[in-house]
Amino acid sequence: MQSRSQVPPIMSNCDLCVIRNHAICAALDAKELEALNAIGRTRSIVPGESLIWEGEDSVLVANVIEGVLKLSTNTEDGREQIVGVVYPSDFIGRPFGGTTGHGVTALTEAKVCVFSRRDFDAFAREHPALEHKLLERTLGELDRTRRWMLLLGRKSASERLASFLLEMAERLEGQGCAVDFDKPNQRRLTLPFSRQQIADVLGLTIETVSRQFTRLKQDGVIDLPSRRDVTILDFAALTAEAG
Amino acid sequence: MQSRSQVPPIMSNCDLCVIRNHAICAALDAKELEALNAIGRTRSIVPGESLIWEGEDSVLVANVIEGVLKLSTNTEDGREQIVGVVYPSDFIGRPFGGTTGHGVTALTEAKVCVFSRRDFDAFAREHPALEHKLLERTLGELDRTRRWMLLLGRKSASERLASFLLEMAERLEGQGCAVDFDKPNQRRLTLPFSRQQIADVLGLTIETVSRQFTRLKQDGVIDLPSRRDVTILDFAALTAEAG
DNA sequence: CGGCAATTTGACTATCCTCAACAGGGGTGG
DNA sequence: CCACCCCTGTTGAGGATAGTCAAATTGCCG
Repeated sequence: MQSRSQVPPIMSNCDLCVIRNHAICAALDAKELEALNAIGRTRSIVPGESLIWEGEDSVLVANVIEGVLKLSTNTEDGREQIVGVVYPSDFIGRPFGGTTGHGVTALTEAKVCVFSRRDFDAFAREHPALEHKLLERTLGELDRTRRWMLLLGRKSASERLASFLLEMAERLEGQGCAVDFDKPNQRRLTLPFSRQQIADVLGLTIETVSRQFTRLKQDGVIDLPSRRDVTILDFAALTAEAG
Repeated sequence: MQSRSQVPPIMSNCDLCVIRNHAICAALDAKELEALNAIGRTRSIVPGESLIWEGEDSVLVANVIEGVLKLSTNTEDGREQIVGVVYPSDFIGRPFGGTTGHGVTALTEAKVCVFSRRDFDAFAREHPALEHKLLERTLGELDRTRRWMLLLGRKSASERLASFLLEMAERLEGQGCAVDFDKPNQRRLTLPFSRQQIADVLGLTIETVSRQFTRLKQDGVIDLPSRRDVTILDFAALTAEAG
């Protein structure tokens, strides 16, 4: 099912990097990129492994090369809320001081390009084009986050799950997402989330999420080939459900 | 020493601006500031008046000089969620393209320094120090927004109101907020929100907000001298309630 | 003093949560 | 290779929290 892309033996060269032209690095020319590369290193993460912990001083930042990671916060008594999800070419971490307000944990196998925050800060301040890219990315992330607040504050469980599936379909475009050419209006997604994690994204319980899944399936809006897979059968209906 | 005769008497001069050293303008020297001033103008807004509408192309950006404004989105069927609140020296609007995902509406009498987005974009790209300030501000806003997601996704009504009041106490520090020297552990706030607006911030209904207010009052945690005023009597209890 | 809008209060309901039992399926060891 | 087990997810019953609808009250402003 999965196409196994050939990974170069060592990823020290940004020219070979698949996100070279999509991440903030796109702001840099070859020479600058070399300098950035000198202060960074790639790192692999397994599902469930954390890169950054909530509340710690911001010590590192990173670019996502491969995989999906969650940003999450917890209340003192253990309730969790996922406050963001990052995909390849997204930026992770809190540059320019302060503490990280949320943990960063891999949902899938992931590969990231990490930098010491201090090094990155210094580099960024010398390269306005990089800071500009970072600003654009941050503004976009803020937009997305605010849209999510409407979901958390005002939408019902069914609207939340429908919205979630639509966003997944959009975000996974060209990745785990497959279009079946026989049925062009359908789309099959492999979710990088467990049911519990979906609940933590949507501000619901796992049981409520599960019930909404089965309801959507019974209504013929989606199909559930396996635990992690969803086939969207009726996009229009799903969009209507999203509120 | 210097002849002041050439300085225009009108308020076109940023030197007189109260937020001069707090807003992103702080990144600029006198000459740059003059250039920025040339493309901006101040504008007064009355409560309820909108500066930006949800979904429109981003045509203007602004700095808040005075007052409080809300950022809000609505579902198609009219439910509202306030996704942000801005105070003096905060930045408003969506630079660098795209559409505004949320409306911007004054909660109090307000004064803002507005710029055409195109002019501002061009100016910003020529002044990396300004973009850096804007980046820091945007990162901070993203942190704050994500913290709010935990509240919307995982907290109960009483926890939400308690968290809200604590954030208000912090944000209104030195403004409408007064410390009574007889009772140093108390603090009186004049909220810039109606009950409905508080409900729209917290993702609750006006009735639920009202009930939580009266409960906190009955428990002796707060007092409600008038509709818009809150006196926090027991900070520790309120913090405990905030979860 | 009256009118009006905002807020509070009350009664009832719905949605979602909690607790609990059950099912399924993927991996492991016999 | 198959049986078993454990983890994840599903289903069910009952309860609690917050929402809805309606009425009463407050306080602000002319």
